[in-house]
Amino acid sequence: MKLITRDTDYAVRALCLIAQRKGCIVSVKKLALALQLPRPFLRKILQQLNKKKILESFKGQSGGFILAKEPAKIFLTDIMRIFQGKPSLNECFLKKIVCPHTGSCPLRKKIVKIEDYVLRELGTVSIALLLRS
Amino acid sequence: MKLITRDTDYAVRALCLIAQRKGCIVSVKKLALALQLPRPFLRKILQQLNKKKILESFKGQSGGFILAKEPAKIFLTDIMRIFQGKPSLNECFLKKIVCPHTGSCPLRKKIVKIEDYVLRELGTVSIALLLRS
DNA sequence: CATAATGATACTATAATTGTATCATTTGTC
DNA sequence: GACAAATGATACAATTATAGTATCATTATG
Ligand code: FES
Ligand code: FES
Repeated sequence: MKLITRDTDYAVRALCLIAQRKGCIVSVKKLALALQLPRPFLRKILQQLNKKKILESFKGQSGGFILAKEPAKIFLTDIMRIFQGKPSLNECFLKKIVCPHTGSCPLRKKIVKIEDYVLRELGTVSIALLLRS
Repeated sequence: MKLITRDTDYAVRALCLIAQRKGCIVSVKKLALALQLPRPFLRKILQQLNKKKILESFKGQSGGFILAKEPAKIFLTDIMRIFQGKPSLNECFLKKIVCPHTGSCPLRKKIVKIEDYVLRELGTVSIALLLRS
């Protein structure tokens, strides 16, 4: 029952560091060193964040990444969506045979309710919030 | 972000069927047939449920399983715990380097809060409840 | 032009999940 | 008592997801 994968984890940690160097371009090399993470893996992650417009990238010598948004506008759910797909907890697991009443099922309602709650709560956690801790 | 694995899924579905045959001993063969699930896999699952005292088993010809508890006392969280370990969402993923303040961190508080909520909600879903749907 | 960075992408390794196979043991039936 | 049909226990195999590596092309800096 893992809510957050390592992709997301690394991404958040990197984003925090980048946010701390306000405006400075930070290279994967420095980040991997500072966070003690595998460099090629981290690189792949940052590239994905770039594609999704969370980071902005600069090529060439002394290139690297900066945030593409304010830290207060980057939320945990954004990152999770990128690396873990859409955060649906589960489809109804009785749908196949036993249960045909998708509309009125208490389990389904519970799952939906739980999902909403989790997303709402995680949606309040931003990079800026994490930095203030 | 999968909350429920297939183990749990199959287990719940089997438990629902067994519950419907109140008191009757049901064999894996019949269950696998009725639910259209792989028989050896389902068997392993039921054996685990037996070990955990959720099912009672009977050997020999015309053997099989019955519930060891009332359907109203078998909860989703019980099943999840068996197949998915203790349902902890995640440890603090900044703990290694950036963040040493495990006590006062908003992320940590959120995660704990979310975890509590999920468990509380799932803890209200019993086999009996599912049957009434 | 050399160097040091990212972009894109293919590949590999490891771990978790999902499922199978087998042999021993128990019990009802002929 | 022999046989069939069930579970107990356990080892093994296959599949999928996660985690991580490698490589080559491209771009910018000095
Ligand atoms: S169990 Fe099927 S809709 Fe709920
Ligand atoms: S980020 Fe570390 S305790 Fe919260």
